[in-house]
Amino acid sequence: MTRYSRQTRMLVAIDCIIFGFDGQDLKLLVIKRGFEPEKGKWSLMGGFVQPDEGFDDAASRILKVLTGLEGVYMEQLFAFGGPERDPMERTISVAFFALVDINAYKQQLSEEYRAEWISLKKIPRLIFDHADMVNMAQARLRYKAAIHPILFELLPQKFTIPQLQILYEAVYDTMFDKRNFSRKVLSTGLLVKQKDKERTSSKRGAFYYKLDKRKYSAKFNAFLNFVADPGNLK
Amino acid sequence: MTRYSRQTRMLVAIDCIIFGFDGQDLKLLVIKRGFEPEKGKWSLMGGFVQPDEGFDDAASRILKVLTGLEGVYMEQLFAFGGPERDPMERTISVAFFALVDINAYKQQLSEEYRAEWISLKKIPRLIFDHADMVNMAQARLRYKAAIHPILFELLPQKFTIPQLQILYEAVYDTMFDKRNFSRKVLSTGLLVKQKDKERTSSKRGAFYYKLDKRKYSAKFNAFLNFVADPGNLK
DNA sequence: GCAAAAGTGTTTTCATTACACCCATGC
DNA sequence: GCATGGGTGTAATGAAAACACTTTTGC
Repeated sequence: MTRYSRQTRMLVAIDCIIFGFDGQDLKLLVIKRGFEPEKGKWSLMGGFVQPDEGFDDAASRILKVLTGLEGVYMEQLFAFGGPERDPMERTISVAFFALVDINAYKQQLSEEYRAEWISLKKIPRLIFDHADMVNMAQARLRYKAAIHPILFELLPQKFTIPQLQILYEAVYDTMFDKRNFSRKVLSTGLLVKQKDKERTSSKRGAFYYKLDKRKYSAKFNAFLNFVADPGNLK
Repeated sequence: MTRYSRQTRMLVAIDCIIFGFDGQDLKLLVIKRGFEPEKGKWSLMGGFVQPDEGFDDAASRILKVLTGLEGVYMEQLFAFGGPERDPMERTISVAFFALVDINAYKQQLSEEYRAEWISLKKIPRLIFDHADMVNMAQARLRYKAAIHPILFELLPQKFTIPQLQILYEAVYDTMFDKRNFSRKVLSTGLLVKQKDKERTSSKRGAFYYKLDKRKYSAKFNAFLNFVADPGNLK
């Protein structure tokens, strides 16, 4: 077979919007870009799609290179293709967003990439259209978490209900009534109470919970209305 | 500036999943592919992204070539990038789905592309991964229409509540109680009752409604819970 | 004993569901 | 006058929201 004639071929990149939660705030993992153009500027972690790779493969590879993590929650966010988005050469980018347990991210912040977790509240200027990507990822996270139980992906295996509530409050930048909140999350049946308690953040201690993995898989795509009134999202 | 060295460039295509509604069933607009490979097989309408075009531009251009329509509801669905998806040459495809008023689609089905509206219930074999695209688009449509008032895009400017109900029933392949259905859609405040009636489908006639465009724009991204229990979607 | 966070219960309000009859018209 | 589809009301149920006090324990 021949090739399609007279058509322009383009570079295809992946960029990863990697979210973490440090117990208080939502964080974004960014790097200092290591090559021109825009070398030394803050950037999302990314790379080019290789000839034998699909997008998911490429995104997983890139995430692993940066964090050492595998099997992390990741989904395709959007394909960005403005003709001028990379001044060097026409490059399209398929953006993925990932949710990682920031605690499992042991590998110290790679010297090679100069990666850092920065708070979503104070994001520095990012190269190209990466700020658009981050904004869209944040909107998608809010949208999706209102309906599906994805925020657990940001927590360690064992977590407390107050921790979970702080996470939801960080994502929606609002406060929830703790009685209604705990009733709601427990009513999903997704949580299994543990015998031990977390004791660093209070004297009394808060019981740990784990996800019921069976139910979690089963309900992952159900409409759970996790957040009753998330406001005007898109 | 130079170019990025040692990276593979790829063809970038757009494919359009175009939905219509004929008053009874959901339809998909497909064409007979006009070039090799797979010439003469059923295919989605598509084309290559040009050097000076963004994805939205390209998708609009392609939709216009096929249907003559502009200003149609269209959103990016997903980027498909499996390394083997086009046997001829590595080609990635950014899929869009569009909702068109099938009645506004006057231009007779283009001879050049041999386009046809086919029922979603009996889709023929499509080339490449186009069936995956259609399935994903249908899932997205159900997902989104459960929460946002997008199905109006499939109807003419003036429509009746029974027509609207048939549309929702087609999308979700289920039946709704007409009293609850009409109360629910009217409670959104999005509909403006007209003075005239549609008289072809019943003797008594059903009042026409139009969208309140102001409120429609304002509420487009709100969570409306248009369909209370859409079941297990993804 | 007191400060700090965890945990729990009740009432009200609102949305959703289930369900049945009358209306207008063409034939 | 009857068949066809259009249009409406009500009662019961379930989910969400508002709201305050008791418990535990380290200091």
